[in-house]
Amino acid sequence: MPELPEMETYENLLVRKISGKTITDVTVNREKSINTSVSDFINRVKNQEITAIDRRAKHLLFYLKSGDVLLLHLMLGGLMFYGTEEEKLDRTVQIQLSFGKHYLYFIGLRLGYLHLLSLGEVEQVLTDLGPEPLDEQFTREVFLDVSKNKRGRLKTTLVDQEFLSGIGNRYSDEIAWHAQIMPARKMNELDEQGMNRLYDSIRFVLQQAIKYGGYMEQPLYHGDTLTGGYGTRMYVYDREGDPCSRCGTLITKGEMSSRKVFFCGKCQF
DNA sequence: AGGGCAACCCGGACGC
DNA sequence: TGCGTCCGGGTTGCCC
Repeated sequence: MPELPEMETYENLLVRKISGKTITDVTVNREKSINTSVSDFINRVKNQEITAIDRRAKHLLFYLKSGDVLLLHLMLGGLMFYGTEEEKLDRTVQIQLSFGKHYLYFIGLRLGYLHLLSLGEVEQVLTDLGPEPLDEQFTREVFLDVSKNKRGRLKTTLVDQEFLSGIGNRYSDEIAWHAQIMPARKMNELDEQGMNRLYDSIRFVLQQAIKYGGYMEQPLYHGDTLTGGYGTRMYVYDREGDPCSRCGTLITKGEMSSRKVFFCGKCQF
């Protein structure tokens, strides 16, 4: 569920907490969440310093001093919490990393994972991802170019990680609403103005979401007031029956490619 | 190429 | 309280 802005928020907050710190202990309660044996995982992660943290699409990368990388994907329902044992949430923890008396808890990892990889392996795994929508190299010209041969629906295209990386079910709807385009519209039916609005909306919605800390409900740590601030600022997602804040028409819920889709039937075309 | 769909996975919400 | 049931949803792979 976490998308680009949620992972970006996590990254920015975690850098201040654990960057440069040493992982003093490791607990793996769910072996399926990792890609090696528990003993091997612990051997290679324990006592390693986290030298840097980076984000790519919906992934978070924890660089270890050894050269290994912990590659995190929260998939559906995954979340993190950082705090002491007393502050720990009443949730099942799949993996925890210790930093002295503080812990980084990985919660809700069902299909989500924390894989231990070499730099080369990480590159391999991430190789098919499309451009980062907020990268300065992702210019309007680049967007128009990669969209040129797209004949699919807008929503389907936006969530395609090979087209653009980091956008998921929620932000695709928010972007379509902001650009005033129907999620089911075919990309190649959009005129120049529509394409320009779409490019602007992709950047604007994601930037706003990052500014307000994304939509994760659970703060990352005790006293974290940033995380989740965008949750109340979403215009259409999970707002079926609410009035559209642009035209007052009630928001419609539908289904597309077996995923939920929300839109305003009047001011999106 | 795009659309549809099954499989993956299991905690937590919900119903009785 | 407790047990059973079902949902969610990003990603991959396969088929049409």
